[in-house]
Amino acid sequence: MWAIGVDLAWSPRNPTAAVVLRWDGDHWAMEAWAEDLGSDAEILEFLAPYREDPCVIGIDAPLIVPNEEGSRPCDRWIAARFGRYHAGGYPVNRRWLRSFGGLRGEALARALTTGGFTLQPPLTPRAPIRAVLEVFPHPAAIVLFGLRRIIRYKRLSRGPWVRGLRRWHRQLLALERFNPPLHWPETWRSRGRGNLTRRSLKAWEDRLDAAFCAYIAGYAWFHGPAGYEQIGDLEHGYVLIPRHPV
DNA sequence: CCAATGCATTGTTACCTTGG
DNA sequence: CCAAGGTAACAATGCATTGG
Repeated sequence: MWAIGVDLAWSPRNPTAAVVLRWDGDHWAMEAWAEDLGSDAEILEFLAPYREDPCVIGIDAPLIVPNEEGSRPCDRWIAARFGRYHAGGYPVNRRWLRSFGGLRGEALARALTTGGFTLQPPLTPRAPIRAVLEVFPHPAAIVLFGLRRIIRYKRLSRGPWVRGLRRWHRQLLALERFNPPLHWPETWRSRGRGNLTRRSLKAWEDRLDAAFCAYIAGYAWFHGPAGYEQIGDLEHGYVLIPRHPV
């Protein structure tokens, strides 16, 4: 079983990151990653070795956007529930997304469903499914880590950015002790030091986000419906948020 | 109580600084 | 001097908080 996370850029001109986790019987292990994917074709090529196998893919991008303008119900619900943690999302609609050159999430999801994937979140724990899910890291972090407020680590000025990323990194390392555990490779454990250019900070951020998306997808697969909450539906758009199984 | 502000999201654009 | 890299401001929408 594979669990894959994709931190999808809105435009193919900006880099997309992806992380592949392998199920090793009692934990997830890092199999592969990329942080500079461009076009949809490039992303699908990176996924090619895995997407014929049982596989759950978590994508940080709107996959189902039926509304031409305004916002999706699930985005409003997310904002209502997680707004006080500052984890409200950015409301999306087709017109707005199109202005950036296309509905990428939808296109990617369609390519995958054409290849046999479903958008339906896992109904049974640890069943060998092939599913692609919309995930949203910030609310997921609030729930999984019990935060009172999101960790800000995106697009800040340099100092706060580095601090935020280090904190986010340290937080994610704790997944090692979660159920199921995520085993980090040694190269992922070292905290950013030395020549942290804007480019390398962005790459680090994208990598961490993709890894978290992969874990969220793998978490939903492992626990089944007890381990996630589906906000919204397949018709109007939904977001999958993990929850602690009771 | 209502209006204004702030914050969440990403990409583009204009402008500034730095390096070679 | 030009290229490249960095930064600030803007765009659209909704919720939470704050001020009057």
